[in-house]
Amino acid sequence: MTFDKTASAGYLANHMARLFAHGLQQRIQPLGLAPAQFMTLLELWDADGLTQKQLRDRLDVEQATMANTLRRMERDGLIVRRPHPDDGRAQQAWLTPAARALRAAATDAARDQNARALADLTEAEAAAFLDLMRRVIRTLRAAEDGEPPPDPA
Amino acid sequence: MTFDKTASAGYLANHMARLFAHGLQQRIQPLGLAPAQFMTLLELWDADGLTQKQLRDRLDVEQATMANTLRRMERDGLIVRRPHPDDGRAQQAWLTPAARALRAAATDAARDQNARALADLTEAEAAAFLDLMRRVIRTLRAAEDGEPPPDPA
DNA sequence: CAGGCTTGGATAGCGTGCTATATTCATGAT
DNA sequence: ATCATGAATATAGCACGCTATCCAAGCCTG
Repeated sequence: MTFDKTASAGYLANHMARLFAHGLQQRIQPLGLAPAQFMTLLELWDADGLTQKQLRDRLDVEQATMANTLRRMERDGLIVRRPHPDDGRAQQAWLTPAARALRAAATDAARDQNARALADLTEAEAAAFLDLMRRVIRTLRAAEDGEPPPDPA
Repeated sequence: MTFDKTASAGYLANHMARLFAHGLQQRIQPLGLAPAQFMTLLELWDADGLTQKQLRDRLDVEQATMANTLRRMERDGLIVRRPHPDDGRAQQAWLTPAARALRAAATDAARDQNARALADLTEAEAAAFLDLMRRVIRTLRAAEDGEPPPDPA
């Protein structure tokens, strides 16, 4: 019945992610960016003109979340959305020059944040850490589309 | 300038935490609990009658976040708040019988979620993973109260 | 004791995640 | 051609994190 939160992977993951997000937010706020906008820009910097569907597949967020993030990015002048030439339902998101100009500064900020977070780990530990996170993510994703959570009866 | 998100600790931490939270939410929703409420209950199950300040120190969230979570918990009949006997500014949060009754089912759900997430890791890997997360958290917390984020000039 | 600083808490406002629902367009079968 | 189904997006409503502000109570110092 006792439950030690410092031995709970989920608790630690939540706490760690909050600290990462806070650090990143502090660094990219001067650029006029928010964390989810940065995450989305990472995709668009590599492949401009993606649809909402393509973005949410790449970022693994729900459709409504992606729609809201894109709306804020359009509001903030980071993207424009134009109708998809071949599909009247879809839109493509195109970067504005302002958004393209932020790439170097924003990725530097993120790299810096990552470096600080892992500063106390050796190279081998950091590599192992990334690998463990990727494996846990894969496991959790598989559990989501596979088995629905078991009835706790 | 290129930035591989699958090699970014912050990106992976965010993704992993979302998957953990989603899994937990699915499991405790039938109990009428939300993740932050569960996290708060973990403290109160151990030490009933804590103040908002004590809770936020233990959980490392901002004061406003804790205030809102407690308001929802009171609304949902999980706690009652009564004035602190020695300090007219403070209140103590006391568990209702309903909240006490949820302890076993909720901690089982969380343990189950953790077990699934780590199912593909060996015992040694899981232990190392928890340890790495604790170390990264410690580093990030130190960076927060220590140096403000450097000017990206 | 008065005035000012500190501390506990509440509230407003926003970003980001979610679920659930509605809308619109595409497509395939009759 | 029509009609049903499915796919892409939008919207409402909520939880939970944050910052910034405000209020009230404690406390300390002159």
